[in-house]
Amino acid sequence: MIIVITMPKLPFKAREKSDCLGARRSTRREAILDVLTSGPGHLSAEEIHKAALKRLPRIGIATVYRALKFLCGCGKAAEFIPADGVARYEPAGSRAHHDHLICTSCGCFIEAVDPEIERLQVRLAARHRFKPSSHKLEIYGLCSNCAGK
Amino acid sequence: MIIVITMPKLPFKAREKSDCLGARRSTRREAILDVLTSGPGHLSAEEIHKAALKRLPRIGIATVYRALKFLCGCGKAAEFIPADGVARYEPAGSRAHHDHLICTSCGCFIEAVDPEIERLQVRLAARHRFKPSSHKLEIYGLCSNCAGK
DNA sequence: GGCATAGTGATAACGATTATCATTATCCCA
DNA sequence: TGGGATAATGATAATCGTTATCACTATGCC
Repeated sequence: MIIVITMPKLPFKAREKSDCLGARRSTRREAILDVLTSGPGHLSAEEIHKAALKRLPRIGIATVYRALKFLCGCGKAAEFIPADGVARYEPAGSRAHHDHLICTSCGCFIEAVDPEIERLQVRLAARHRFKPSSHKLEIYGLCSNCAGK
Repeated sequence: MIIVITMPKLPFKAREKSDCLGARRSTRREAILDVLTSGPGHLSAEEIHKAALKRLPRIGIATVYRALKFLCGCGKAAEFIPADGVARYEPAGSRAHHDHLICTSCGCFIEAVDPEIERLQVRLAARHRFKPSSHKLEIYGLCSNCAGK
């Protein structure tokens, strides 16, 4: 089964360094990780910045981007880029891999996983002699709330 | 089975109008569709512009974006946005839906489809009372060429 | 305590995409 | 068949998320 969410290579937006070696303690980074783990998930950098400002009123947007890169780089956060092209972040590591059901009406995200799909993806890759390292599955449509309207 | 590639709503980059009603004939649009259908697929707007310039030396990049929006809107082209956030385009309509295996080393794209995965996605959505309209599956890793190196 | 250097904030720069606007081309209809 | 309404176009400014730069600050090791 594939369990990585963060994309490894490729022109990859959020990547500062590959691990935490040599990193110093940083209250901003901790605050941002805290925002990630305590928040609703799937936050954009801007939303994370807004939330972080409540704890650290002087934190800058650049620091948020840097911290997100860093946290992705050392596996504490995961980035994913939906169809609108704006990166969103969620805590990773302790949390299991999941795919996303994205409501095109209200914009909400549902996390879901189907072990059989995961397994079939590996098979599909193998069929094309492709060595998978990560994947991304997004299903767009209407959530139960919006479908009822 | 889900067969739509283009995403319907959502802050969606390439969408000008939902159909071709009221559209006038346009040699640029035709040239761009021709670039799409005769090219290798998965081209970015810039690459499409470069190719179109060989046929129409004065065509502007804005026209390329407009034409792509238009072609996506009337189902003749499909847009997809990989992890680097840069939109890529391929001809649609006559071509069947497929997912993408994307090589993180050489950047090549492999088109693939697994009917069973398609089916399971519908099931997964249903399990969350979600009404799917389209989806996107991207598997990142190494193509057979790059894995051998 | 002091020094090397990682972290930070402000802000400029960047790149893909979109909007604007004046001009040109298309097509309908008298 | 030649206006006239308006869609299409090209040049370019604007936008927006993200990244780079740079001067300054904080951390942690000696």
